[in-house]
Amino acid sequence: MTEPLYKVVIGTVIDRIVSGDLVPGGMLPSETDLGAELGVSQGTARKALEELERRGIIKRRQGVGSFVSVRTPENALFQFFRLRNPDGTQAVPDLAEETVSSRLASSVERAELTGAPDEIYEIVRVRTIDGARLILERSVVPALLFPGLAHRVPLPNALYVLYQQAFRIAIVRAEECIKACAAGAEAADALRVDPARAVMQVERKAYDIADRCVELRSSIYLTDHHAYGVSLS
Amino acid sequence: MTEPLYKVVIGTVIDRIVSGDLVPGGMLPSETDLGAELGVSQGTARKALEELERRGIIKRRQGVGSFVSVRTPENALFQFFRLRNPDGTQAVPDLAEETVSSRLASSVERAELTGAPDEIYEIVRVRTIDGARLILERSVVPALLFPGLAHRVPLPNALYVLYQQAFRIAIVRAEECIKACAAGAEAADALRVDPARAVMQVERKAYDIADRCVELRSSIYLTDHHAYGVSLS
DNA sequence: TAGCAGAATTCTTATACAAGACTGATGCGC
DNA sequence: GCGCATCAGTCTTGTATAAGAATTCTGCTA
Repeated sequence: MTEPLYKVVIGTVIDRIVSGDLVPGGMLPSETDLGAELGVSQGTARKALEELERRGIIKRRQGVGSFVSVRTPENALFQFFRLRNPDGTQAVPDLAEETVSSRLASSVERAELTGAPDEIYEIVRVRTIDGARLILERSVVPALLFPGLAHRVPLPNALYVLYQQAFRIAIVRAEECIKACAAGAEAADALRVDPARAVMQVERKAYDIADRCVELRSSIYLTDHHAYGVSLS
Repeated sequence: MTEPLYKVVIGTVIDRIVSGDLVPGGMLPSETDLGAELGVSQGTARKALEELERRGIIKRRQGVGSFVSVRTPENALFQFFRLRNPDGTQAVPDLAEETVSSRLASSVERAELTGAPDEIYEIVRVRTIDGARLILERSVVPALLFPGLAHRVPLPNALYVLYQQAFRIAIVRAEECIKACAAGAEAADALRVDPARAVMQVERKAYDIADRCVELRSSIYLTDHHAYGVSLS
């Protein structure tokens, strides 16, 4: 009935990361030290660290140590940005336009976001790939969790780096729902295409290390020369 | 430099599954027996079995045993079929039309499929969801690996069950590339929609337990009332 | 500057015990 | 005798621990 020790260790490490005790990029105690500290064996501490690495929360290197995963501008874009060039390589998006505003949350947004926030920030951006306007992206986050976000414009290319560094919120997983539809007036205007053009619409819910849904993102992609890549298993 | 023992065990178990020595649904030797058989400890056999379970190749149940994963009509559809209903539940497709033919492989097909096959089977199917024609699906497999496939029409709803049971080929993972585009003449005709209608195009490469690319599949989805679901981490 | 010894880390392997699940015998009531 | 519940036994995987090997980096030394 009692929770296994290694799961307790996992929870402890996560708590330390959430509290800021362990910072992204920082080194964790060694297996031996962590075990001694929490009163478990090295093997048990090891099992917890392995699980944390599988979840992408930490990164381990033999002979070196274990480190809290850090969202760099590079991996932040590439971990959750799945657009591929025709040759299969990662597409690299740039930022063309950006507007940040605050408003009251819609009922859907209140229901989806953890904490049922009243006020939210809305970030609308147009992204380019090789100079072409291909992506319209609207992100919604609770104002309470991201105080003063609007004063930080222009925001960096990779939002999740900002979330982690400025607001201590580490995005570790996301769920996406993809549809194909006509661009519509707004996207057509932003991306300079015909409103009837077929585009890909991606609705994302992003979850932080404590498994709270902290961002909703709705994106429109032009996929004439790019494709969204998925691995199934 | 030498390969770790537990990886040797993993390879041995995979070989036994590929060779048919271990059949889907069949029980593996216990950790103790497997270890004794291969001259390693129970803990090492255990580590191998844990990794195999993470890959989805086997399924373990405490107090019962370890079993080779079996592709049932249910899980075969649901593991690789990602279309969701508006409420987030799994969409359930049915089969409306089917044609199976054999022909020479195109240069692209030769290049992508393992073994560079000359002759291939092409399976074209129209699927329905709740009676509506929503999916056009074209699968291509090497004729050598699937002898006599054309004589088995009508094929079952879940092709991967047939692959495993009739041809001993277990699909364990797949890569998909998704685009949005206009339906075009062929899909428009098959799905009874306007050729200019926005549809989702999914190109899949399916790999078997030995990591051979054994199927190419190109699907067209109508996503007015359904969405393709993805988990990112 | 190249090379080597050493220390720190994770990785591999091994062992012991706990917990869950099925089987079959046993015993009781009818 | 028959049916059913119970319980012990045994097989399985799950958890916890420990010792030694492999890897990586550092700093000293020639």
